[in-house]
Amino acid sequence: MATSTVENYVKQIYLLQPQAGPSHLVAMGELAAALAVVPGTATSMIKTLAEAGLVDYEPRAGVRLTSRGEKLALHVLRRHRLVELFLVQTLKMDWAEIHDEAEQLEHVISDRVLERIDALLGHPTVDPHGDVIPSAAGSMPRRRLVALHDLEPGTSGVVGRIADQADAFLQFIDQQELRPGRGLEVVARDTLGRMVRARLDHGREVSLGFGAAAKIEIEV
Amino acid sequence: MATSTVENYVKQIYLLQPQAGPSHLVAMGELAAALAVVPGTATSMIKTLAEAGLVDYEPRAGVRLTSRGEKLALHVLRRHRLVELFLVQTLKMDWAEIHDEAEQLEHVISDRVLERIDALLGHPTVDPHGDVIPSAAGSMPRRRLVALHDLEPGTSGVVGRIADQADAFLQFIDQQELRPGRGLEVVARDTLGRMVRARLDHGREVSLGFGAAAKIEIEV
DNA sequence: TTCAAGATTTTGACTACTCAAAATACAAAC
DNA sequence: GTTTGTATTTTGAGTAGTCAAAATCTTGAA
Ligand SMILES: [Mn+2]
Ligand SMILES: [Mn+2]
Ligand SMILES: [Mn+2]
Ligand SMILES: [Mn+2]
Repeated sequence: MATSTVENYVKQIYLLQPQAGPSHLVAMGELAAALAVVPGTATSMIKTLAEAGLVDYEPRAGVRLTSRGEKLALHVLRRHRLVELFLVQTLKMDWAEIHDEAEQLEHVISDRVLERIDALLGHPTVDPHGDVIPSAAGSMPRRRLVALHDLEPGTSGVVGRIADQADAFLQFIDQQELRPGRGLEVVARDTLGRMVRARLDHGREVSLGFGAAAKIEIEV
Repeated sequence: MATSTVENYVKQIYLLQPQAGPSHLVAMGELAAALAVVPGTATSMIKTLAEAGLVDYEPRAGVRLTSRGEKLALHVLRRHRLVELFLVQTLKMDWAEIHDEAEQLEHVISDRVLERIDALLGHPTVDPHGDVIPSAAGSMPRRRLVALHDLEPGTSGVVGRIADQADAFLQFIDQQELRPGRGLEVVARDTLGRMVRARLDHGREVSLGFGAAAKIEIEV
């Protein structure tokens, strides 16, 4: 069985490899920084993962997941995201505090427990941040989302995903009532002033600079 | 923060030290067997725990928890038992499969999550096996339970705890509808034949040999 | 009192991470 | 075509657990 460390490494490589494009290599420095270890640690650990057939390692170039590695990464991601949703939905936890909890729980949730949680939540497809939950089979449907600052006035849609998941930004989104699922219509867009204004589905209006709006992805 | 290993050791020492009586020492061999490690491993690990102030170690005699060690043990036990109840109650899992799940989960449940689960379950006092759940403050009320085979005919009570928690026995208890909470009245007791007969609160009657009845503890 | 059996501890070795610091490779600038 | 800066790898060392097997108690019989 894969240790927590191994699971964290493959999950992180998966998250760092760009969504589109042909299988691109993840640089060791980038991986080490994301996992908060020194580069030498990442190098030695990656050799172990390559040995185990979870990654392809090209010295001085980077790593890429093998199909076995990607399968494991998606399984960990499924556990992580279902747990996050469970914590918010069932245990009514604050959405800023769930990530760290899920970071630990993702390694000890058995398949039996996982499928129970999935059933309890009604087989959800996205987590509280709007990230897609991989299916038990390991497939992950791609969604068409557009950044809020790219929407023309008059366009309406639903908040689909919050791209910046730092505590402070999540707290801000909560304040502004812009959590995934919220419907909205863009009422103004000022490219020179670099800001957008949107009317939410319960009437309230919010103004955001392009910097913030870029991190809010909309399902049109 | 204590590692899973440390938590398992202190919890196991707690469970092995006899409920009543003055602080008795737990033998290394007994501890090693319960934790499924070789005796030498237990010895070296216990030295580490003694170093950390969690146990008092008397070479060639045994170990005893310090008050800090007991506090940690009770905290782990609270997590274990609340998780077990949660798995049965909320996730509708089979009570024979919950122990191993709880064995892992008990090490990664934060206090925040734990208190949420506690609230969701309505601040329960016993787990699915009838074991008392320590309070958040670390107190554990003692219950007065009598083994079923010691009850005189005519006595009635409620199943309080199943002392033998091996899978097979739990399955049997389930079959016989004798889970904790079930009311019953002893209708016959044969000391020579070494068996008892009880009428359950929904009418059904069951006969048990003293060997099995001894493992079913009743709240009179 | 002596001794053998059983329990316990010690020793030496191994796995899985991890870091600090030195060595090396690469690529871009001069 | 060097030089220099940055990323990466290597080396050496340490922590936490674990086992196999040898050494060492302790104790109850003989
Ligand atoms: Mn994790
Ligand atoms: Mn998420
Ligand atoms: Mn455990
Ligand atoms: Mn239990």
